[in-house]
Amino acid sequence: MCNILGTIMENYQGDLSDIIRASGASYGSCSTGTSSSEAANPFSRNYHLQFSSDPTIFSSVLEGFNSNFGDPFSNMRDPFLHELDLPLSAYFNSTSSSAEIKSSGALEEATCFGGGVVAGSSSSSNSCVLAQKILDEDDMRRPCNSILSNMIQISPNDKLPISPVVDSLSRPFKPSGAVSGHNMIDAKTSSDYCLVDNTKVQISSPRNPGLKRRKSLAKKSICVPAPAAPNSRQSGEVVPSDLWAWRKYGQKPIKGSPYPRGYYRCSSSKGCPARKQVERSRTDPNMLVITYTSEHNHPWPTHRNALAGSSRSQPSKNNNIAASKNEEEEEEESNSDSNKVNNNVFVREEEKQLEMDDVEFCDIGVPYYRPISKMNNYLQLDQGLFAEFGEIEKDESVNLLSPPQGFDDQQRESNALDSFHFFDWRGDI
DNA sequence: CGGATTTGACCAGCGC
DNA sequence: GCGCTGGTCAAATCCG
Repeated sequence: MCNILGTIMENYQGDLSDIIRASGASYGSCSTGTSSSEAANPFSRNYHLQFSSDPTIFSSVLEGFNSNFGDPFSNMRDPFLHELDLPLSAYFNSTSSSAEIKSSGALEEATCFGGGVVAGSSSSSNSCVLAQKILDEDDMRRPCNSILSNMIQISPNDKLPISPVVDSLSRPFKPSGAVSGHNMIDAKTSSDYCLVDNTKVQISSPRNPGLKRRKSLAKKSICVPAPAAPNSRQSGEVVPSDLWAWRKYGQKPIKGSPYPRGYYRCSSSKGCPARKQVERSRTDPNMLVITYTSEHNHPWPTHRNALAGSSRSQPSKNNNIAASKNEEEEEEESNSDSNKVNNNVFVREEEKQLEMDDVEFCDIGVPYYRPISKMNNYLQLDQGLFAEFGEIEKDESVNLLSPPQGFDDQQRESNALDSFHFFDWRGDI
């Protein structure tokens, strides 16, 4: 597993941020089929990145895959690599979907990509990573050596492992090494399927392709497990925490969805154009779709609550994830079995126009979320993987963690050193 | 009291 | 042009 990432990162030459698209699938492995369509579109790649852990944490983590939109990872040297030095056993999976192909500009609808699954995990971890990536035209011009694509290339097997996350609930997920996405899905069914616990799940195709509103702002969206309902006053969603402070400025019912969409703007800095929208997936209420619009025009706050921007949408008192540290520690001490924790987050970026219908990317309909609030869960993860990350990160060619605009070296370093802040481990999210 | 949330009103883009 | 819908504004309200 470690080697997988190493290879991936090593060869990665593109900017992951420009294509990572979040996608959601729920629990477990969503693998996708590639097969014939991939052959037709050799440059197409679709990845799911899924972290199994606290959604509030991983939303941030996953956002980090975006170099813009103020995502933590993008703004710093890899916190996982240097700061956390976290071991992570991950489950990498590729998935296919055509839903966002159009906006990528490189693919045609219904093409499929993805191609593999790399699964790995220590017995103690349930971390699960699924990354979805759709290469854009630039990618096609680049050596197609993205991190994730390489991951995917590593696996030669044809079998989809049992959904690691789900399965891990009952037993440790043993790394199967690598599993190819090929043939995971019946090629005849075309591309848009995922396997979830051996259940084939169709991934939706794009809808409402003509829908365009306002100007074509770049958007990125992620799917995260929806945290438990919060306090009484709050009618909106419990938005998984990320590094930034968000202030809700509106909420609207969305046609076709029983769930309202919340509108948030960055409150970390005045004049910051960053926005995000949060809504539940229409087909999987357990998933939240968070769409980021515009970029932050400032570095992330060194101290998350400096501007008191932490919204009430993530009240620590109600956030089971942000439970008191002591409580967590105690629990951790008493039970170090991280297998009980499983959370998945899916990331999707849309470079141009996000069609919210694409939310269905997230829909796999398998229970996936268990509250976890343990930093230690990371620490218990496979060390090898992160060790690899560490090595990878040194590679200047890797753009994944490139700092955002306006970041100087000092700032970057500072954030790196402070990278843990966005996890808000103390629970004051 | 400062800041966040709620919520109805208003505005703008799009399709018919 | 009109209606629909999504996005934003801002006053009222709530909360720490």
